[in-house]
Amino acid sequence: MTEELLWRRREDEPRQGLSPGRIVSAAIELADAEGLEGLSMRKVADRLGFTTMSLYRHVPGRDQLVDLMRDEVMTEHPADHDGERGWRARLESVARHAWRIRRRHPWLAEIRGTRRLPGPNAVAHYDYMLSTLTGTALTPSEVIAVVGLVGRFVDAEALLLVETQREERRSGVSEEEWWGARDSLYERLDRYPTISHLWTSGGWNHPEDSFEFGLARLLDGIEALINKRDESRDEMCEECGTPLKPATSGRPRVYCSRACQQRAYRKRNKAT
Amino acid sequence: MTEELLWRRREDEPRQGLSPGRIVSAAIELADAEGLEGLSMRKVADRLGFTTMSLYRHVPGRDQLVDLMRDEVMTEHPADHDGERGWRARLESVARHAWRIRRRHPWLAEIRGTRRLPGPNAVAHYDYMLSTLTGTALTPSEVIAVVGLVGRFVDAEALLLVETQREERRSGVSEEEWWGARDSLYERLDRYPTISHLWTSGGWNHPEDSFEFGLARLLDGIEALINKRDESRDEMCEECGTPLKPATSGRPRVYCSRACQQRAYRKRNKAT
DNA sequence: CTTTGCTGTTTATGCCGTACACGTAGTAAT
DNA sequence: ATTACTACGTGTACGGCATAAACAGCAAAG
Repeated sequence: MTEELLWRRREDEPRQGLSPGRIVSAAIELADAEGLEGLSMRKVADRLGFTTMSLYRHVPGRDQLVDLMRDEVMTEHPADHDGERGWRARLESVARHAWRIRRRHPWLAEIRGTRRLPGPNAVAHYDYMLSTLTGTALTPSEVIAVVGLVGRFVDAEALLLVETQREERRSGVSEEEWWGARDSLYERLDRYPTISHLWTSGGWNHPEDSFEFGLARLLDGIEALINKRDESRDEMCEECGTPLKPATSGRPRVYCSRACQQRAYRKRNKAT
Repeated sequence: MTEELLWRRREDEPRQGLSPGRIVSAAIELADAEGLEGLSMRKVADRLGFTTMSLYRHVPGRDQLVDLMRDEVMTEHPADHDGERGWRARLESVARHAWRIRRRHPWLAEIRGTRRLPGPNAVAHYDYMLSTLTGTALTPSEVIAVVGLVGRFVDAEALLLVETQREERRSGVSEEEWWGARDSLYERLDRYPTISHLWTSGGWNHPEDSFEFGLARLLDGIEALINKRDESRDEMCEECGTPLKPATSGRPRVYCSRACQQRAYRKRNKAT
């Protein structure tokens, strides 16, 4: 039932009264301001001037409303295929795009559960992220793993950010002030040698930008894998994947044996 | 008030009746079984055979109970300083240790908020993680950033795991079955070229182990940074940090100028 | 004119955390 | 022995949450 809502066109907005679109918009505004925890059916209904239960005529329930919100917010597409500047630039650019969306709508990172069904825009984003790694020597499952890793990284950083911000706003006390006021911790600091050493050498004075730092490390790590795959790319048999003794001279070998060459030939013919 | 509870010794367990220790134990059992969402003061009290409100005589509230639970679970210390096998082996080993704890107590990764005050064991863990990177050429703020990054990575992976497991247990349907039954998605797959390409090439048949894959990439990325720092280590002035022309012969220079050498000398004397 | 379907409302159920007032027992001070 | 004080457990109550079920108004269709 939510599936239809997710995939259907948005033309049919009635002139007045409630509609899925209006409910989703109000809910997004609310979640932007108060977070996903602060999003309740009552508040959404109040904001629209209707009773709580009226929402259920248009949206199956709270969870599905969140699904709709997520897809709505993903409308902004990533910058169209930034040329061919290489996988690293492309992957970095989609990661930054995801980061930008999450800064505008912090509750995105708060959505929990692995079985929420994605809407067209969410799938498009996923597809685009995967596409940044085509052309690299990564295996399909590695491409998927990389994209999952980067996605979870962005969510984790967004979660960290939204929580510090929310707590600062709610209490009016900045993060540094709050931790500075936890005297009891500092009194016992001598029991923790590394922390106190880093403390005295000013490690907390100018902290790294958490997102930038993590993204750089992550991309470096992915690059290391891709380089490794690239090196051994021509040393693998294209058919069975086993290592391959390179030809000592002339045209480099592609198959490890006559048998594999033949298997590949048959497969090529079957495909057409 | 919770601070005292967190840091005080655990000797004073009364023979009968309630106590913080018993409440925390019951709460941990409950959260292990039902997750952090399923943890409620009522259920903890029922499990112990008391009324809900009786808990509040020993524990300030739900949030603080969770703080106590976290520290209790962190009692298991990481394997004592596994020799000196290099930072990479040490960091990997603490990451795996954190991962092991989170597999036993998945709700650890569900704890939200940046201002929860850590107990002695949590601080000890943090200190130990930081200590794995001493001796590397990383700056203090980089050490802190690396540890934060790895910590958030472990939490993100644990969160993913606990959610899939919980949803499988609750519905009795495995993750693959569930996604397999979302036909409507597969019908529209042709709109998404990369996904369908990866699908047909079997990228989802044998997925990578998410934790292992991510940890390897992360460590590679960190290694890249450390190598870079190592290279330029001797090319920095120890006092002011600016690049340093290496001596053409003989003992390598440490300071960029006579002024910096003198500043460092005075600082050394003041310290003692 | 009645039936049907869409929309919004009302009422009620069962969770949750926790504030507050109360009882009851043990202990120390008068 | 009486008093006062403290620690501990209980019962009731409030406001918040999601949502099930019955109901009311209105339009188009039969």
